[in-house]
Amino acid sequence: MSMAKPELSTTAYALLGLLVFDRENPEGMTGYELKQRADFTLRYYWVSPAMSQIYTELRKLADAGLAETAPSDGPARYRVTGLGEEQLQIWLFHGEVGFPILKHPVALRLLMGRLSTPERLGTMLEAHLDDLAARRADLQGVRDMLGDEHQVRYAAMVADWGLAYYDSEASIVTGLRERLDGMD
Amino acid sequence: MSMAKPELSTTAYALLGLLVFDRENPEGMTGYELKQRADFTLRYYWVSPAMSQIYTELRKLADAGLAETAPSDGPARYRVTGLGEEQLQIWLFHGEVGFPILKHPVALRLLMGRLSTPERLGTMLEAHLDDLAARRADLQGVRDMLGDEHQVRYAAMVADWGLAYYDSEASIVTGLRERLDGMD
DNA sequence: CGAAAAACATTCCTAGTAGGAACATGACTA
DNA sequence: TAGTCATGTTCCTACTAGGAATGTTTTTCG
Repeated sequence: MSMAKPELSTTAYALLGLLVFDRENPEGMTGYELKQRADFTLRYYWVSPAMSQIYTELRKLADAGLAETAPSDGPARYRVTGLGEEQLQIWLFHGEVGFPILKHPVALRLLMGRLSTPERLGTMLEAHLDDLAARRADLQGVRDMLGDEHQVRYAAMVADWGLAYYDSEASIVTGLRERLDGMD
Repeated sequence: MSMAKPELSTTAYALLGLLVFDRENPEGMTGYELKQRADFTLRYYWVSPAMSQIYTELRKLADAGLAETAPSDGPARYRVTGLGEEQLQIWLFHGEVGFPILKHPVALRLLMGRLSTPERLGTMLEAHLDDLAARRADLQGVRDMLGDEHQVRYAAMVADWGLAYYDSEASIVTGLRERLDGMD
């Protein structure tokens, strides 16, 4: 019962949240399974932690009594504890929220290309169009799996936002957007 | 002239882009100044690198011949070279683009709160409303400084997106959104 | 069936990043 | 004229990204 207040990271709470999603399952989840879940959900709102990090965060959660590993001879399966559910709620409502971070390679290029001519910007978007389409397909897979609405919103945002920025250059962008839409 | 192809990072190119923005100024920029620029622009599309990183990236850019430091007795002032401008263009059009990353603390909480009742979600948004408003004010400063349209789009997106997700819970969210809009 | 491949599970490693403290130096200001 | 504030650069530490390495178990399929 050493309450040293180990200052859990946002990633730790995010993983705790994934355990809560799964709390109906008495078996609990292995780090490996958590990684897969994270790749499909957490990734779009926060990050999908490295495998190594998942295991260290799980150990921290267990040390803090927020998760426990069902005693078994096989792989370690973690599940959330009652304390863990409580603490997650406290964190949701009272934990500190930082500034949102967007790292958007295409948007960055749009910014950096500001001094170029509109034509060149159009060319750049062309060059990355396949990437944008690939991302969209990727997210479509998520949509199919989760059947949820928020992923779709995010997909649309990520894929369209860069283009929307150059709406004013309508003649260039409209064609690109049509091509992108045609890929749905 | 050792063309060892040092594989510059995205952050390096982003800084190079900032130097290009400033290329009218024959003085060049110090690392310190770049940090300030980054805080006001790069931050919203990529990251604002740590001061230490800025200086190391500048050294790498100089080593690669993409930037140079005007010989002077005072602080080191970097400016982009002709090669640097070329390379930036090449990177813009042909460099690899990664997956966009969004780390959104409020959105994460919305995701994690999915199992809660709508009322509790409303309470959570309430709790973070001041944060959202503060972010907005922050971005307003950017808008004033750059006089540009894209920052506004981003501000709106970041501030509203989490709320939009719960549009279906209209009775709860509408009030919050009005409060947020009232802060403009 | 038996070998090869794939999935599962965990640990380990390395370069890079965040985030700022520490340390200088001037410069303005009460 | 000491004190704080802006400039400019380096240093340090913990954490993170990203995946390689290493086993084990389960599927696949010739």
